[in-house]
Amino acid sequence: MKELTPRQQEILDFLQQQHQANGSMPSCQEIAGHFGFRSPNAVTEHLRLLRQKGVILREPGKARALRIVTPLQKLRRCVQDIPLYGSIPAGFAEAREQQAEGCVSVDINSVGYQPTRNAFALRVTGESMIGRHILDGDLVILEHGPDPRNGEIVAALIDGESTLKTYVVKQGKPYLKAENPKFPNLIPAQELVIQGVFRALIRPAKV
Amino acid sequence: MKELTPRQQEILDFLQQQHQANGSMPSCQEIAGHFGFRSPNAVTEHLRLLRQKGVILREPGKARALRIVTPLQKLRRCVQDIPLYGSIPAGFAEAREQQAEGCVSVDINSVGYQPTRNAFALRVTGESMIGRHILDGDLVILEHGPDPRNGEIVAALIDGESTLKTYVVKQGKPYLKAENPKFPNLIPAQELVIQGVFRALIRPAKV
DNA sequence: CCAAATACTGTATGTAAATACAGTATGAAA
DNA sequence: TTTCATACTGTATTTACATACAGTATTTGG
Repeated sequence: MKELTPRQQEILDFLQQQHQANGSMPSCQEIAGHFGFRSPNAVTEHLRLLRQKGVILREPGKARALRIVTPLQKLRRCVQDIPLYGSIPAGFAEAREQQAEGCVSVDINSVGYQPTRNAFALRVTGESMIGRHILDGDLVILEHGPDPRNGEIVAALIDGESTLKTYVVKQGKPYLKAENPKFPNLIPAQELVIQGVFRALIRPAKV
Repeated sequence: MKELTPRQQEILDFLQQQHQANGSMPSCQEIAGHFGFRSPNAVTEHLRLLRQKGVILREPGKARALRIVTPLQKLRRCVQDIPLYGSIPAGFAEAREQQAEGCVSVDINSVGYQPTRNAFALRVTGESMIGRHILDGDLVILEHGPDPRNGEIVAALIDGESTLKTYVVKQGKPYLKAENPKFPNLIPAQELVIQGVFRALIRPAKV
């Protein structure tokens, strides 16, 4: 790939910024308007050169049909948005999307699996799962729905709060186990609502 | 927000999938083509209803100028692409973007800080940092450039491989310490290249 | 049972947008 | 000095696209 001229870099930056802001690419006329060109041809020429240098893709004849190709975006997979809850008090279905506190956006490649529509994220408070290397402040991504297997980490509703525990089956009976000697152990899982099964974790930077 | 009909959900899903795949929204005709409509009017009608229900935004008259409005996307911040390397043998600047093995895409909200252009990701192999709760298979996000502070986790080039260690200063001298009793401890940091300072972590799902 | 909303067909139209053709000015390379 | 690529102006043309109008089944709610 050859180097871009300063002007070409300006055009490319504008394309990228507009796509971020509006979700779609600007038309040739809009680009011309932004840079004060009186002729749409100036844009056509620039886009031709950008295409020639391999930094954008075009579908000829189509409106707003250009894509920026960066080395990273070639590798980039689909980015999924997962709702982040503070806690999930009661039913799961109702809570979905309404009262999400935030949003965790990760590509399925990094996170190692394809989140379903039942995926959600929780922020961990406390050190109760330190034995499984989950720390205070971590974001955990969970799947709502599937039955947990022995030894998997689950989020359960305990005293109105979503709490992470290990799901263990002992003599045929399911229990929830905290992975920290300071915490109470082995709560019978029958009367508890399992909200989700642990899938992945994000540990944000310390501030 | 009112409920969407099944057909409307299909249309919305198609819009979302196409935008993910192509970076731009399909035109009315393309939507009609996909669903086998013989009239572009069917699409116009659907888009009108989707707009009315508040799930998409439109700019009238403009080609492909529709945006999906989900509660999650309102919360979503900027998604950043961070190059993923297997290891970084020598110079950092040269390696950038060329030989990236993959790409980690996270929003800066989830990851807790704003990655710079010098951010990169490594996949952890081995259990040498288990004392700091970093496991085999984890993705770590690092910043290249800043001087590490005492106790911070760094990636250093040891025997041609990037290895995670804790950076400790003992009696004015910097050392690198493995957080696992099985591993050799306290390597003098002078002759080693510090490639990056730990910022965040992603633990993918086990397969 | 009727009214209203959904889910379309079919044709037509205005315009937004890409493109084509003909030029001009400027700086770098040869 | 010529040549070539960049960086544009100006006008014209074609087509991709959104939209408007007229009409028909099917479903849903009161």
